[in-house]
Amino acid sequence: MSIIFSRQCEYALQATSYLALKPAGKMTTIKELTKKLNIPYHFLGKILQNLTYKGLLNSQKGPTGGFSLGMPAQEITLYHIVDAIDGNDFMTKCVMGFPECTGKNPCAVHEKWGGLRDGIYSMLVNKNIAQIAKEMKKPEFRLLVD
Amino acid sequence: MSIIFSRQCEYALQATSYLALKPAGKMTTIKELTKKLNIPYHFLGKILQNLTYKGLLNSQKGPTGGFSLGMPAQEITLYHIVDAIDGNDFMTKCVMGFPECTGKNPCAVHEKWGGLRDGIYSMLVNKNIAQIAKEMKKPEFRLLVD
DNA sequence: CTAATTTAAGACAAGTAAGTCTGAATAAAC
DNA sequence: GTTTATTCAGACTTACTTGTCTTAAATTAG
Repeated sequence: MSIIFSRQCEYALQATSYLALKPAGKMTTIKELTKKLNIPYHFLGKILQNLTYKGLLNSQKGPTGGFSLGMPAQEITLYHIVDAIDGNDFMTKCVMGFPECTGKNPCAVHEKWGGLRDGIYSMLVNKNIAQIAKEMKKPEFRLLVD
Repeated sequence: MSIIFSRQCEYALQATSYLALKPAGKMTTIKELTKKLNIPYHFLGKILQNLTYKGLLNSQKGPTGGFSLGMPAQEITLYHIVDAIDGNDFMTKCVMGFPECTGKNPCAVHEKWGGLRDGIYSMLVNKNIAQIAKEMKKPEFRLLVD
């Protein structure tokens, strides 16, 4: 049972963050990503393909090929990734699953959840992967880059 | 793709809330719940069985049988239900899925997510299903109880 | 005791997410 | 042009979640 985001989405967040550690335009192979992040090879391939299709990444085939960020790391927020993979259902649906729950017909935790949900949203929107990468370089969080 | 809680868990929250609308000890059949809440009959049966096994509900077989709350509605919080069905993974796991992310080795959103997660936790713990039922009776949220 | 009604239990089916495998397309290097 | 390394694409498998069906067990009412 995954927590709030799908496994795919978690992998996507991790992989893009890792790419943000590299100089802009530098190509990184699936092999390297898969090894450093412990993500199944072909599964990650599909995820990156998807992100490439959505414009968040660039890809190049052949030797020296791989993936790089499709725009400056400062411009890619966590929300971009989450939205591309999982969509924004969590922003609109009732947390208790009541189909009849809306703003005009709110369930008992509608307001409370609304605040928390907005908090999650702003966390995702206000955090870009350049910041993430910077934090990842700190000795507190060791995810070795070669 | 369900939002934060599993479908089962959403059903459990809805069903227990509905039971809290009834006088304490009053038995309600799966048939009634399934009809009012639009939840698949046998699937709901299994969920209620599980909640009964965990002590949150009472059950009785035979005519006049059904389910009722296993303790006073004021004492059953949303967290009791969520924990019984989905467990508490969302309280402990990294939101980005980093296995190496811990308090000592925090990912870039560890702190921020920690605050939000605690907000969700306190929403769940501070809301009991008597309160939920009370809100559900308001005309704003119409879920007819004959 | 019998009939009717309900939960209990388990096998099964369908749907979705996760992961694997193989071969094609592309591009670099020699 | 051949070789090699890589992404691209699709079929396939596996695992998990959700939903269905059938029968057994329990309990009430007559």
